[in-house]
Amino acid sequence: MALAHAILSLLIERPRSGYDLMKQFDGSVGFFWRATHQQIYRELARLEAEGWLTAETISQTSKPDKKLFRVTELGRSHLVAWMQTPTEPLTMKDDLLVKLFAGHLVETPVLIKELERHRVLHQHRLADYQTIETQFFQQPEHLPLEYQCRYLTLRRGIRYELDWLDWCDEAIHMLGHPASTLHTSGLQTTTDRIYR
Amino acid sequence: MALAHAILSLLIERPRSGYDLMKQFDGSVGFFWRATHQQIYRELARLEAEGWLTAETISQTSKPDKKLFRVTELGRSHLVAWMQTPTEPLTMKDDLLVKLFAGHLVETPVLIKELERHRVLHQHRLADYQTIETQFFQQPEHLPLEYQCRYLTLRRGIRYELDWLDWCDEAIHMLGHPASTLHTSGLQTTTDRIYR
DNA sequence: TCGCCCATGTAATAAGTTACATGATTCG
DNA sequence: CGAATCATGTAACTTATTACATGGGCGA
Repeated sequence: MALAHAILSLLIERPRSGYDLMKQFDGSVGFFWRATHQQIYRELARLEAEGWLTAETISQTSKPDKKLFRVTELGRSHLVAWMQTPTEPLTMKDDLLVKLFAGHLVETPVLIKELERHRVLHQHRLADYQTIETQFFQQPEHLPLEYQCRYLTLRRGIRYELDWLDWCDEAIHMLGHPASTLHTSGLQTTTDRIYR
Repeated sequence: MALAHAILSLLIERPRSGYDLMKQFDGSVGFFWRATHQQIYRELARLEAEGWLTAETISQTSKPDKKLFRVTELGRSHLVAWMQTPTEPLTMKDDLLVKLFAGHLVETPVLIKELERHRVLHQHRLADYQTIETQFFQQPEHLPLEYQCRYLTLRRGIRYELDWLDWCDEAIHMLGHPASTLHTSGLQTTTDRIYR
């Protein structure tokens, strides 16, 4: 239940409403965790019921009421305990690679077009992250630990997008320059079955 | 339902049993899709019921019987149709980055130890993928399209692991060399609230 | 006035995880 | 003799997605 922990780590920073959390997941922490508002409200209700959070209703003029959530001592200790136990890297799932895997079933331009579309998406995300980097983290070595940690998560996002961009270029280039038919025979049998 | 499509693309290559599929997801295609055997058997039953697959029971001596699955024309056309529609990049989720985000709540060595553990995991995966690369793909430009596509998925895996390794090094280095307290004041207020 | 922002939820379905369950063969 | 491989599944539970639902304020 790592969504719970992602929520806790945002709420420990500052009390927020479900709506605030939603925007965070959709924005600045979106490169390492995502959640829809439905998930968030359900999880908040659960965490409150378990006593990991407390809620306070705030009346607002010219805006709907909102519920501000705070992490309790119990919630905090659960988060810290989780942080001290090892966890495994995520099992990744990527539609685009599934499509490529069976890529010979469609026309090559279809693949290239989709690769280019993804390239643009990654480019936009990268630009967003780099804006944050230059705005808030000019001298990351001189920041206190708390912000160095934040910076490192941002760095992960930046690297991730850069890496996708490079790979998209590599793929578009390879598919755009059809194979010469020189050496197709010998290798065909060696890769005839899938490698293990 | 992209698990269905991942299964279809493996079965189009060659008829396989649920057990075969399980090994593939656990091995060579594991860097872009994963599934447990329970998921696979359930999905196979569903796809068979929908007429996207046909099953043939194979009796074996000194081994349990197995069911070989083949993709039907209907299944193939569904896969191709899916491949021609755009899909979005995965919404990533990473425990390690959640831990880092709230990293100031635990002792720095706890973070470094976990980073080093992940570093080793990524290093092993990278080694596996690179073995495949040198064994099967010495001259990828000269392969027919089908194997170029496979190669590109492998390249994605290699890049991904390399990128993680580099980032782990960056993070371990930063956390291992505590901040000098020179410029902590001014920046603290600018990053006081989370960036958007 | 049309659509977006704020703000919260329920309900149904799909997908993924964990636990339980069996049983022969083969290799060290 | 014990562990791993081959081979298949069911059941219960947790997570995630999609659709449905409401309603005022505010700016173009």
